[in-house]
Amino acid sequence: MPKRRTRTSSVRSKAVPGTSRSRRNGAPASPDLHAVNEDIASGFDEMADLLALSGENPFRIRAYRRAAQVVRALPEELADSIARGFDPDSLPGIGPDLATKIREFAATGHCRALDELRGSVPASLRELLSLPGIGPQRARALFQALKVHDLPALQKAVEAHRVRQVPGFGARTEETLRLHFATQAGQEKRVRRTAASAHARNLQAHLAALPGVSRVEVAGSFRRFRDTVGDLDLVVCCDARIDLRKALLEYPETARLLAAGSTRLSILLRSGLQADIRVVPRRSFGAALYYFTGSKAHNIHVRRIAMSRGLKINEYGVFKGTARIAGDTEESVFAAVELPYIPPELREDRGEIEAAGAGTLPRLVEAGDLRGDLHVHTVATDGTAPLRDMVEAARRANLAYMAVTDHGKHIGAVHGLDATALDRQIDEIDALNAANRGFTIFKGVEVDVLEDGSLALPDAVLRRLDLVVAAVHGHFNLDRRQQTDRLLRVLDQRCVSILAHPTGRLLGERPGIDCDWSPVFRRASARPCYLELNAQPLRLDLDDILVREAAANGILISIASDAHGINDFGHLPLGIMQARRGWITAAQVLNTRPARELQGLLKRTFL
DNA sequence: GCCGTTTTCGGCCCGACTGTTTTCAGTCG
Repeated sequence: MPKRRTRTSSVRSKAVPGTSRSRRNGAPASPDLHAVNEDIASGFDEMADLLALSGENPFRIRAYRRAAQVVRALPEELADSIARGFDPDSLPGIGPDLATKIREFAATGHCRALDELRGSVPASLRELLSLPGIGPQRARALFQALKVHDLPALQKAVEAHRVRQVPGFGARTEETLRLHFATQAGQEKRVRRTAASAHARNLQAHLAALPGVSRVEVAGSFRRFRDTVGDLDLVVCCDARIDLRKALLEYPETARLLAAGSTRLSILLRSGLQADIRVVPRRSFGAALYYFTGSKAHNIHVRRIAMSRGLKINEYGVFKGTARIAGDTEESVFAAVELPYIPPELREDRGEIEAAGAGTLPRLVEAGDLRGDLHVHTVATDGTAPLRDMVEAARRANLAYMAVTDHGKHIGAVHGLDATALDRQIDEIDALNAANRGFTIFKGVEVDVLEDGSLALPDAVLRRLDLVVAAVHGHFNLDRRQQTDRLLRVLDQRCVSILAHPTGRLLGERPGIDCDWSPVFRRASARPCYLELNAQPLRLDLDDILVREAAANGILISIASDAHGINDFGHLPLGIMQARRGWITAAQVLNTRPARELQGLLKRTFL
């Protein structure tokens, strides 16, 4: 990453952060390993919190938060790139001081400044920042007045009605905290986007049906198609006379009204999700939709660009002095700051603003680009429909081919196909292919990766197939080095076409394996072996950041439904959106190829 | 703590809502 100080436009032009990988399962670093990016980012986040709790300069705190974000979004481990001579000072928002701290983190896994901060502020005080209405100032006030320094101590103070005695606090605040401890404490904050989807659409429909409401859109991370969402943001355009507060209280899914102003309302849904509703006039709808789609980092970056051009962006429009020059549509907001339209799913401040400014935004893959699906199960193993029905379902989903990849037999696995059963399936596929013109069924298998990285079926069996999809289904807890070696050994096998759901994560249930992906991606690219973006709502694996890094290594991505039933081809659009979040173009996707071209690409994976 | 085509010092995104106070700080998104 070259250091570029010269400016060609007011778009920031320091080295552009790309994608990142991080310690996926939250395990502490092994003693022999230096800090990975996630450790450095977490360190900076903690420093920001502790500085805030110390009452430090807010802009200094922001610098640490920004540094955490930048480090988290890097395509490569900083420790590695620093070893090769990379200067962290060239990163946006990283100056001499933070660069020194990054070097210290990378080399030793520690940072003296952080250790000192921990000595001056109780680190557990950070827990209080997770509470509603408690920020650094009030957490500090609670600590100074009541010597409360963690959640259990505060809960006791709430129950003893001691909080209301602290200056700046009152009975209402104490009651809010009591309610939180009684109902919310320990609950998982983020939920899968797919789980939030029905709640979002129902609320949207409820609001849209109100007389006087002309438009309702769901914004926020939901609109950006993040795999999980923390809350729902809705932008509403309506008649000034309508009583939204009443309408929300009457909504059957409302558990509690959290806030209700004239333009901003918040409710807690019975599902536990919070929904924030913003009301704007019609002419501001585009500006508001843009503003509340975010992300925060993206918004701040674009507002800074606006500022450098003498403009101001808020949820009501783009302003030059007091004159409103844009805001009825999102496109007009972008145009006002001389940027092309950036799709919501890219708005994370991961280089999209620089790319838009330079005219180099990629043309992202679209649902219509997919021609086939390379990971499909049938009733022969754990699917719910016979092969013939799955083929019909794939055709209805406008696909021209699919690969049957039932599970191969493996010690302990139930209903896996052995060599004989696989033979029978191959015959069935040949017959169907002969009868089905215009649709191709590829013969495949999903074979287990064993603990040592070898495959659960012999080459002699695998060679009879068109493709072999290898997948990790166990031994998720090996350490980073073992897991990395394991995947590298998979790529040494003679017959491996696609590595399926590579991290093995299950959203909200199981973290992905801890693996150093850079060498894995390099070897997959050289071999070649393709990587899957599994579109199952529970998996969405690879994630947006890793898929971007994989594609940047020249690896073709298979966007696959992992269908187990006739309706599961409906998962593919989720995979498409995740791929778009990873900046993936149609050319970077394996299954946008016509069947014949694909055949050639699959042949190359058998060594 | 970072940054600069208005700046190497003096700025740093912006507005709404709540609760506690009595005119606004703190929090939130």
